[in-house]
Amino acid sequence: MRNHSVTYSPFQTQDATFQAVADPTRRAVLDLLRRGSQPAGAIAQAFPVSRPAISRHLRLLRRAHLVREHREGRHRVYDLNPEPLRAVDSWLEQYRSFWTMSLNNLKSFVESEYAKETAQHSAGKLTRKPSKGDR
Amino acid sequence: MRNHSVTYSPFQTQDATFQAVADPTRRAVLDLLRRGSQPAGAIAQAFPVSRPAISRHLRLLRRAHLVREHREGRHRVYDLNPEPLRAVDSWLEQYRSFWTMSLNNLKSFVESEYAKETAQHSAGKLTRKPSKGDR
DNA sequence: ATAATGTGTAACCATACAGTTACGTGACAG
DNA sequence: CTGTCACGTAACTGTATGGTTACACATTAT
Repeated sequence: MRNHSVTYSPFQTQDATFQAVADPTRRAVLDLLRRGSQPAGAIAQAFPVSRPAISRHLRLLRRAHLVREHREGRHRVYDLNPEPLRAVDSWLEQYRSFWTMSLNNLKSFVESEYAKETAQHSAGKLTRKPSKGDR
Repeated sequence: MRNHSVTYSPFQTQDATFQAVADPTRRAVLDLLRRGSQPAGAIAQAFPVSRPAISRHLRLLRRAHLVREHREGRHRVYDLNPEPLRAVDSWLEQYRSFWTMSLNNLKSFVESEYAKETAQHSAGKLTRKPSKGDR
């Protein structure tokens, strides 16, 4: 658990990465660090939330190995480590082929599903709008 | 205090997608649907949690527009809609350049940062090793 | 009509999490 | 030594979330 060497086990890491990236503030922190390393205080000033809140976001990002921290005097400088994002990328990789399917294919697919559905209720009993549980 | 410097992109869909995908069970549901549409019951059987739990995951995925549902008799067939994942992909896009930087580039980059740092205080009081403040 | 099937929802519980304020601590300045 | 700065952390709060069981409802089967 306390292992902070280079070998992260891929399973735990993927979960941690997805979870870390799920929060919009943390994504924004990463986006900020993409422009260069910054001390914690400077990062916090960029956000409308309190400094301790950012500190905790940073801790989570640290544990997900998405940022690294080192001390410079009394500053704690954070820099980006995008490596774990590869896990997200590789997961996404499997879906890229789907959305490179042309929109026409997708459209005709949806329409055929719709036709299948409407074909079922010529008596008009099943005439519910499909987006009912959508809210 | 409440300085709002960084442009928060309040892209609703992006947030919803990231959040939906944050949960490993929901990712697994998507992975399952990648092989083809399935009714809710069949999806639930593939997981160790109860059927209502899956039903709620499906609702969340529905609201994130990552799956679509249509009725077939008394079945509710779910099929994958990977479109929203493009938002994740495009966010990730900005980071790809980082990990395609060779390790040598990264190393030299880090070292130049280090040099910049040490240049600031010729007294050399702050020579801390990085990667210590992990957890 | 009645039963069985497939599924979503409600109610409830435990836990996680984001945010806050208050405080502790190491590093520098005087 | 003392104060101040830059942090992290503790304690607390409200809310979201994931899980469970019990139930409602529509669709087929008998």
